[in-house]
Amino acid sequence: MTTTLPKNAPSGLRREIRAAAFEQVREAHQSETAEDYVEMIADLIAEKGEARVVDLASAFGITHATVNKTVARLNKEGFVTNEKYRSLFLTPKGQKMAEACKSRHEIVVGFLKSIGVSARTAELDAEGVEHHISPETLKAFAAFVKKKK
Amino acid sequence: MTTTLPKNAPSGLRREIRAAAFEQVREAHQSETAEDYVEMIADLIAEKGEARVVDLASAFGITHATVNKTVARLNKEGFVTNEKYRSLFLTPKGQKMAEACKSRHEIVVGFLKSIGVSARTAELDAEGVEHHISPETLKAFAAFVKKKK
DNA sequence: CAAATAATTTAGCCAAGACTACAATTGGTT
DNA sequence: AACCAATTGTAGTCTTGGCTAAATTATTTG
Repeated sequence: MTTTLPKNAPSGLRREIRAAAFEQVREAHQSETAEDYVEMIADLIAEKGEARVVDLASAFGITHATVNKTVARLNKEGFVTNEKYRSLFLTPKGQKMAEACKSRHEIVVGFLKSIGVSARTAELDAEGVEHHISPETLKAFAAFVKKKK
Repeated sequence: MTTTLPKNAPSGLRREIRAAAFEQVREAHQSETAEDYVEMIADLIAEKGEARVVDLASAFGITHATVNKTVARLNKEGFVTNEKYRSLFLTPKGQKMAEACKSRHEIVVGFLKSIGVSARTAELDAEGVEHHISPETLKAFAAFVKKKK
């Protein structure tokens, strides 16, 4: 009974596209943590002069143990350098990623505000949304904001 | 050196908002799987008359073993009913969730298309984005599309 | 109807990301 | 210099969501 009832082809096609979509979502989830960390580390360095484990933990609302584990992974992946008991730094690779994330984040926030979303909600939603936006959509966001002003 | 250099207050505030944002993202991730599954099950039932483990696996692009494990959890959480070796059904609770997801999904896709994103990319991105959109932003999306036509 | 094929279930593995509890180090104060 | 508080690190646990491999059940077909 698996191959019967082909009925409406368009829906079948839509489901094919979706299979790709779910893969895209899983990929995004993998880079998400790295992106959030490097962006936050860059922010902290810019604002307070250094990024410490404790600051990251409080910024993300998680424990320092979790931060520590994740930082170890990011170090292994070449985004972050860390000496024991010292504050954290980004590698050039990490810095580049942080800049791209920051710019994307700002575009998303600006776009949401431009369609009437409150500043606070724009910030809240952008944090989740930004990781799932393709270059094409990002371009459309930027173009919309630009055209509007 | 943690409490020195308060320099720019706005950024500090922005970071406070973000702590809430990350919590929101983590919450969204928890419901994400359930939402994807009930929506897909509803779709399959609507289109093919039944939803089988194999269909879900191929639709999501994962193995049937993973589907099975997840379905067991969704059953425990009251979204799905499943008898051994038989196809899957949604509980009323699951159906309600599926409808809400479907409607939200359509709003997001429609919105993306309305700002010039291609149909395919709109579908691809919506799958990731839809789980991270607050009611306020969803409302803004819907209002925008409505106003435009 | 018996055998082959397909679908489902189960078991066991892994990594990520959360936690608690405890150990070690640093840095500032007395 | 020594102590104490804060910070950082480590160990071990849990859940989720992937996987492979093997066992079981259903279905189709010769």
